[in-house]
Amino acid sequence: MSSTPVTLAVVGPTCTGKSALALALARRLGGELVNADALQVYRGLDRGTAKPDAAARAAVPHHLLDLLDPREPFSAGEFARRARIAIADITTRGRVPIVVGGSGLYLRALWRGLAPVPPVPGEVRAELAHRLEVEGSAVLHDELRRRDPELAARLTPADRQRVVRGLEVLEATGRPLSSWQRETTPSGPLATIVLGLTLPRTLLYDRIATRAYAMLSGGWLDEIRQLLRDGVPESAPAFQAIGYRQLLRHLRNSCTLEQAMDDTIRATRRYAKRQETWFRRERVAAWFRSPDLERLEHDAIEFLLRQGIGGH
RNA sequence: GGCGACGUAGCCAAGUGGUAAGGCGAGGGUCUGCAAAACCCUUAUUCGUGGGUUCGAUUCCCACCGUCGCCU
Repeated sequence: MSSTPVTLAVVGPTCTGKSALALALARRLGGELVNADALQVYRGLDRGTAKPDAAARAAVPHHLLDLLDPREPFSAGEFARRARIAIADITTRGRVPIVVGGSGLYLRALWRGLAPVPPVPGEVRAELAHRLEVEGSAVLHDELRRRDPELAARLTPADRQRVVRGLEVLEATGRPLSSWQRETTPSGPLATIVLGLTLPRTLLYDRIATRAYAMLSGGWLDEIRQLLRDGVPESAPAFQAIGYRQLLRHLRNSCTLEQAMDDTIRATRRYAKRQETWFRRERVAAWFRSPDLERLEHDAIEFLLRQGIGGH
């Protein structure tokens, strides 16, 4: 075994087999998994998020799953905070932390840190949400151009989410976000070996479609009905998850099931493509592309041995 | 066989005698606390084919091919 504690990470687009590989590696190396998926942190969202099942969770400890009620908001910063704690804890116990997930910003927040902006009060956010609605993002962008020209220059007026965030920070802290960003410090030199998973685009798209229907026959709709019955409003943060949004429309009778599934599959493909773009520039130690778990595991282990990890 | 309509990008589709909207899909990219989010860019040297008229045709005319509909 290597003497310095390492952290592993398995990243890549959705539906490439990250969870399965991470589980296999954890068993092999005495590791524990740390979820880095923005939606798997929600309780009750299982089917559609491809959350590891009971068997997997019994076999290996999984951290950062089922943290929140679907109504609660979550964020990259909150994720990074919790992930750091989980990783430290796992390392302390002499085990190997394996971060698994495809939420790029979360991973970046964990590794490179975020601007140390204090939390923006709810009233400020509500105020700006309202202004966005009545004034439109172009007007807000104009204001941002005056108050934080550096940030405004990087954003399109149409990019309401970021324009609003820029103004929120200004309102809440009196300082431009671009200025806060200069104070970003990496969250500590955790030696992380990042394994990237990917698949040929056409194969990936096939798998996405197949999985979507498997989720459906696995009781996806019932799960959503249950959430609604539990009082989760359609506007809940968790319900912006791909598939949930579309299926909710169907349950509301706004479209056929087939239409909802088509939309879901298309949205997932787009998501996978965006992830591909994101991870392409993330410093990944090695890429593995195989639809076969055995093969992935074999290749990954071999690679890690060459890195001096997990050898005997 | 006759009559009529239509034939524009991978798909749907608008259009004008002066040199091709838009949507979908696809591809590429951006990303500092909603990220499974929010955005940006690209995607027909060419309008079924061949002629003709015209300074100029995708647009008008003729023929042919194809599709659809109606009739026989």
